[in-house]
Amino acid sequence: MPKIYDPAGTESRWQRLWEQTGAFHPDPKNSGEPFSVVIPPPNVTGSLHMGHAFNTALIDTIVRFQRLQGKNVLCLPGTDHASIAVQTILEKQLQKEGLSKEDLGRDAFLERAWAWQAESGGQIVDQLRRLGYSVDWQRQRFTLDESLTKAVSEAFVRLYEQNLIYRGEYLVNWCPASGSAVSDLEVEMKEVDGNLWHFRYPLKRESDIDGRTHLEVATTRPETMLGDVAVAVNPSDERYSHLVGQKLILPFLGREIPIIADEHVDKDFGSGCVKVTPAHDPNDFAIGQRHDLPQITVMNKNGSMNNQAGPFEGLDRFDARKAVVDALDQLGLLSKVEPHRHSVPYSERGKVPVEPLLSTQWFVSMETMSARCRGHLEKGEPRFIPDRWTKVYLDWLTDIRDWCISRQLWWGHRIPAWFVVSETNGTQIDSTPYVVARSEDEALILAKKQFGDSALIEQDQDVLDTWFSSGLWPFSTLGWPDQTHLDLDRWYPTSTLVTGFDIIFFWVARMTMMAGTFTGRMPFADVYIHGLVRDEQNRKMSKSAGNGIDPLLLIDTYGTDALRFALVREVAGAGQDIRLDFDRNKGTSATVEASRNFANKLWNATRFALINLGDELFDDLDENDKSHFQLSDYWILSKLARLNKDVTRLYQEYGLGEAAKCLYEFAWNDFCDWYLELIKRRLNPKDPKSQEALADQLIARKVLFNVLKDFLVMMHPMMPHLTEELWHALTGFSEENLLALQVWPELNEEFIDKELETSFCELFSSIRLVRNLRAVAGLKPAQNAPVRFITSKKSLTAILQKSKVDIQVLTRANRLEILEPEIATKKPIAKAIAGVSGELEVLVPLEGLVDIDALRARLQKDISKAEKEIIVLKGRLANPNFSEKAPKHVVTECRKNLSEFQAQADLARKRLSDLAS
RNA sequence: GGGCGAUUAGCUCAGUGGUAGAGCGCCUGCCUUACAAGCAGGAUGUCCCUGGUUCGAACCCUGGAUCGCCCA
Repeated sequence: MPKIYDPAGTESRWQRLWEQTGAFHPDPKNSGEPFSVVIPPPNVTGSLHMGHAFNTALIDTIVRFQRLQGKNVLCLPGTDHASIAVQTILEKQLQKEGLSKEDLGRDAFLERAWAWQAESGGQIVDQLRRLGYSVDWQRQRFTLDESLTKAVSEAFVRLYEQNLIYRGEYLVNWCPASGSAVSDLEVEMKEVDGNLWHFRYPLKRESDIDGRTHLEVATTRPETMLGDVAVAVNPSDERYSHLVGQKLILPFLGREIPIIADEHVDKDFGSGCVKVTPAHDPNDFAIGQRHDLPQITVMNKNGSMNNQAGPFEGLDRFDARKAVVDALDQLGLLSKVEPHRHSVPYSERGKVPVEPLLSTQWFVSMETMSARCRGHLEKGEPRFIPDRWTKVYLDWLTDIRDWCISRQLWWGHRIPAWFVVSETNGTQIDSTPYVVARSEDEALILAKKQFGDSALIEQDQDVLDTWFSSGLWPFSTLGWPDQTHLDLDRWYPTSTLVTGFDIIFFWVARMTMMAGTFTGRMPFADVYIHGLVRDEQNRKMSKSAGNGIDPLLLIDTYGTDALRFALVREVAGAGQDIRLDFDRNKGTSATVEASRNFANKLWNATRFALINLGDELFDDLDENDKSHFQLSDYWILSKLARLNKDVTRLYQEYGLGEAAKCLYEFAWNDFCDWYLELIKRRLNPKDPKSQEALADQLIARKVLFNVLKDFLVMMHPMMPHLTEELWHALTGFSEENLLALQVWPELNEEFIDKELETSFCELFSSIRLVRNLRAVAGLKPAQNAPVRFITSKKSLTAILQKSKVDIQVLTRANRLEILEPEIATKKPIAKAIAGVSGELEVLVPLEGLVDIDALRARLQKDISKAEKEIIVLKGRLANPNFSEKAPKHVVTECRKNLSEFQAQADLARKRLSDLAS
């Protein structure tokens, strides 16, 4: 084994072997409690970013843990087809060739789309492989697969039959860039600097009672005034209440529009008068509904003004804005322009302001579905971790609007609705009747039944929102609508969903609503919500900002396991965003580097074990071994059992960050720093002929082997490649006998020994104290020196006595005395450096030159440290309330500590005065 | 406007009503036959501010500040 772990070759080799051997391809008929997870399907257009790496690290840790627990685990991967994103890419390609998608035609366009998908769509999948994802690649799904497409039309038809899907004319978010409607969720509010334009609408009456001739309105979007159908005021606004019911004349168009009263008007904003444009603003749309106002659309779908815009027809919406303002100014109707910062809705995909536009679209009615989910939530289904996301989810379900699912795109699931075009002269218009069916044949039959044998049908041109198919993901991937599918039967509902909070609404809620409707159950028991990975400046990583940190770069530099461990370790406060440090000039990350070092530590610990164990294999520890254990064996087994207990619980409770820290601490501090050091002399006995020494060597080897073996299993979920490699090196098992498929080590709770652990803590502090004194005295590490421990504490004396040889080895003590204070006084040491810790006094006698100043400083430090504590503790005990009200054990503890510190200070003072004499 | 989260060592972050922690960085000394990606030792804190509850608050409660996110 080389001295340094090289992840690259190891990782790819195991990734290949895991896949080749079908290690993660479970049979639904296998025994074992089912455990299933579907991964959040990444976009086919995507390339691996840190969010995927983070999400994967968490899911795979959980999934691998459950597999080691003996469950029948399915982790199902896949990708989603990303309608708008793919279409945008393709249209850009076409543009370069001077073509439009209409030039190509739908079929040819889709052919190109599939070609693109075949070539580039798999990129993200290969990248996910590099994370060591233990998913079943044989069950990989794509939302446009035949079976999933079937699920989509089935779902659509059923929803339609339940009156949960309807077609209607509503104000939708129109994205002029992609030429499609988008859902509310795909709109992002952005603060922008704009203007608030104030202008006047003339009153129809020549003059008013109060001499008023105009009303002033304010708007951020002057061009929409062409679609105004009213001006609204607050009913309690005394400035205008007498004008309600009067008419205004809309400039340019001469349309008479009423002054109406509506509660939602803010009296204090602007003049208190609001122009009402129902066809171009969601709030105005609502006002329009309440007051039964007409809806006048003044724009085309490409964002230009239409024939309702009078003189402004044909202008682009932003040019029209300028033109309207100029024209109003010329008419003397522009009263004020003030800079105004406000929110503008942007299309997430198109990156342009969306246009609220009245159009006919398909909607899913949300109320019934969301109500069902709220019902499940009352029963705790699903359970959110951390819990605070429950409320976020519930609030959204409570205040939900219908979901616009049609997209004016070609790439995606075409809506399974057919227009009976024979009813409207062969064309599709809004009033054309339609039928909804699972197939064209079925649709034709339906159409003929309703409209006669001469009925001609044409399928709706539009496709469905990508999230519609994603909403079916947990069951469509398992075979639904085939209710008898073995996978569905075995693994649905799934166990846990792991995802970022940013898609609770987009995805989680849509899955629960769809699942509730089609399966009657929530699609997962737990939803583990994690935060986002932020860059070194705490900014959200995004493509547009170009601040992403490439996981593949970090993998190349440090290895997959190091990256995974770093990400998991940082997640301790679950649900919190994590910040990954990164040096952009060097391409390095200190956090990931620390994990890489940890991996190397494990590598070398195993290397050490192999050097000492050779190729020999050892049985599990049995009763017989116990009588031969040394204290340190019992101690490491206690620590190991505790680790097993804690880590099992933490893995189960999604305390992955904490689990990572426990594993790290055990491996580095307990196992490497102490246990391995303690057994070195036993592994290499001075007298290789002594039967006793050989027996002890055997025990040390056996414990070493078993502890390391068990640890590797527990470590495996987080660092799968390294542990798999080390497992095989250690056990010599064949490549088929995978660590990934082992059983979790048995918990030997009887080994947990709190007292022993405390004793070892004291032993370690004693050793540290000696080392510290040696360092203060300036002793060379290789130089031997005698050591004297003085204590009256029985338990401490016991552990020190039993560990005498170990202490000598670890402190380079050529002579070690452990004395009671009385005896020590009778055998004073003239020149020594001394230190005190707890109830232990340590002397390192020094012949020859002693640095008296260093000694004195050391003792002074001990004294002042103890005195500080004494003051605090005395003060506390002096308070009568404390001894009365505080729990007894706390008071006892406090007294004990006080006397310890006092003894400590006394000892140090005595030493100091000895020094002076 | 409503809601949520964060604020602890130089940096990144854990943390629990009872003596403030880790990793990295820093200082000192070590190539000790697993590991210099290492070993040993060391230094470092108004636990954001303010009241309150409590014998005792970094932790619980009130109010506030700053930063960030979500929704309208």
